[in-house]
Amino acid sequence: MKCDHDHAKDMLKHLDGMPDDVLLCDVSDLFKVFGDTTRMKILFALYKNEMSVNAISDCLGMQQSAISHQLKILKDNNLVGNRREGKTMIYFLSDDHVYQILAQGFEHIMEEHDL
Amino acid sequence: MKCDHDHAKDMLKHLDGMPDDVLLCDVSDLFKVFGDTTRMKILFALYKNEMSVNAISDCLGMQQSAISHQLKILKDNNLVGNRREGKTMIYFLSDDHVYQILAQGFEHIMEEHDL
DNA sequence: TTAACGTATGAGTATTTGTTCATATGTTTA
DNA sequence: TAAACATATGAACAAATACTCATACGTTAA
Repeated sequence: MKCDHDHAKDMLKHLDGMPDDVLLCDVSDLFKVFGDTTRMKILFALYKNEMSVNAISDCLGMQQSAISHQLKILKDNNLVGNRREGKTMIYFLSDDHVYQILAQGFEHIMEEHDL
Repeated sequence: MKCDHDHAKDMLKHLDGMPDDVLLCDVSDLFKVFGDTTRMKILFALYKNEMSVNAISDCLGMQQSAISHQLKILKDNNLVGNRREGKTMIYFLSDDHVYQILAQGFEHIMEEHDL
């Protein structure tokens, strides 16, 4: 079983100098997706259960349209997937990285608060 | 030695339901900091060596003022630290989480590109 | 103290971004 | 097919953001 802690350091060590602009841009775009409270709430809502768009709207107390717009962004970045069930669309977290990126964000914040 | 992979999952499991708004906002604010190409470049510049503000400006080919503004944001979020050496300020990465968050962002992007 | 250097910061501006509103698309039921 | 339901999407607007310019602050050397 792989340990991501070491893996993380390995991967950065292998980068020689500055990564190229396209890669940097892709990576910062990915983090930008996590950098919004609404999208963060959606990810957490989906963490426990997959949900329909309306269910998410109700859960967050926001308009369906706003949620749909944000779900598109999450999907374009491969952070959520969806499938149709009759009239409704079910969304779910798509990737293990979502958990790990979120968790490390939380750890950093927790440490800040404990200081 | 702790394995962050498991740790990450543990930490999310312990969150019961939706984290409170303040925490969610703090976390998304943290990711927002990573969600900018200039700040990402600064972090990479500092990855290999600590550097002065002017050195970073030269390295990225950007104005000193722009870099200073971004360094302030990075420092306010405890991602970099600094110390004075005579007239110059030396900036450095301050936290192990920086490496890990960056690395996981890269992993996610790499996987996307390999598909 | 004054001048020079390195950095920080406030104001102004252009761009990006998240939401709402209206409406289009797609699916099921009558 | 028409109506009802669920979701997606484009336009418009307000708020946030990143850069530039000008200038202030802090340190060192003359």
